[in-house]
Amino acid sequence: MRIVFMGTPDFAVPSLRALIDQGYEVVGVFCQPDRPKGRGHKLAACPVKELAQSAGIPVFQPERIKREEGVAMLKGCAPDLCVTAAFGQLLSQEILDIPPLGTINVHSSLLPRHRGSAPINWSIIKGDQVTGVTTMFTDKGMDTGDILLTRETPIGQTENAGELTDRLAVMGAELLIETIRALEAGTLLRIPQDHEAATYEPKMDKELGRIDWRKPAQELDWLVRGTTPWPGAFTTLGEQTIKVFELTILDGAASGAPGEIIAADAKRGLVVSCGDHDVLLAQIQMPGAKRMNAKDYLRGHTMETGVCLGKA
RNA sequence: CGCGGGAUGGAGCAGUCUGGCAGCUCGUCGGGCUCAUAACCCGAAGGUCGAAGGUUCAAAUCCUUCUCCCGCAA
Repeated sequence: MRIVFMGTPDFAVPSLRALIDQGYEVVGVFCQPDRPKGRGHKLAACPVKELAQSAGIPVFQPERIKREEGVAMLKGCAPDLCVTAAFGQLLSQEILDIPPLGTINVHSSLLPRHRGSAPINWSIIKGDQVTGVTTMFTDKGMDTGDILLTRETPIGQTENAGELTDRLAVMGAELLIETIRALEAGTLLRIPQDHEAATYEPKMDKELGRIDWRKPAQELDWLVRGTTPWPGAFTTLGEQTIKVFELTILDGAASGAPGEIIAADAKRGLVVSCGDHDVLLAQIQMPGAKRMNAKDYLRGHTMETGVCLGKA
């Protein structure tokens, strides 16, 4: 069976690796074009491209796969089946019609919940207790195709989006192999999605990480974990932007106004009031500096208490 | 040539502009105080100041070159 794989970031890597390791015939890999990245603006290959190259698989990077050029590339691969995982481009009906067995997508949520490009972030931000991975036949809509298999997993109390991504990537790869085996065995069932129950959220945006200190501590914790490591939650102190990567909810009621710095020293750490509690900003990043424990930061810097974060 | 910051005891920083005893906060170790403590007091250890070369009576500091790290942006 000739398989074409489409994916770009780290999340897609375990799935491609699984296909290769299981001996499937991956005849081509599609990913986003190299983008200027990192210091110095050097072009950098995406994780999927690196794996494909090291495995000796031809790599295709059309700017838009829907265009003539991309369609021709895919036809040239003559795939029986396409597999997608966080590819980053929408597929047209013309593309979907090329592989006779269809196109299977690995999605990192329990569909129909959290359609869209950032399901892992949103599942945490929304405070879900459980998430998972879903395999589905891709159709023309945004994550609207028939569900094939799902696997659930609880979201850890302190787990952030990066950590959850790593876990789901592995689960997704396993589920993908299961799905393809079932396809080969002819035992695969298609379950139409309950479109009434669907939720859709937009892709991650920096502004989304702005902390509103009037909100309850639990919601802030979800926001911080759901946006870590990217795009990151942040607040402001005067002109400065402070990124927050880890936040701990303290017992007791808020002891100050929303956003007020209650304590800022190496002993107690950085304590701030929000809507209903005080919270400890355990891991922060100041402008130009690296990410570090707030206590470490406060060993070498002083920060005034009593002032409010998040005020322009 | 995208823009910018940095490298100083174990951690986080000041000192560099204007050359002149290696400092601060914390940690560690020892001692004291206390019913007790992440509290407080006293004391100690611990640094080729990223590397090489140069200028100078004298370099963390000034001049070259190099290595490594990080932020923005994507």
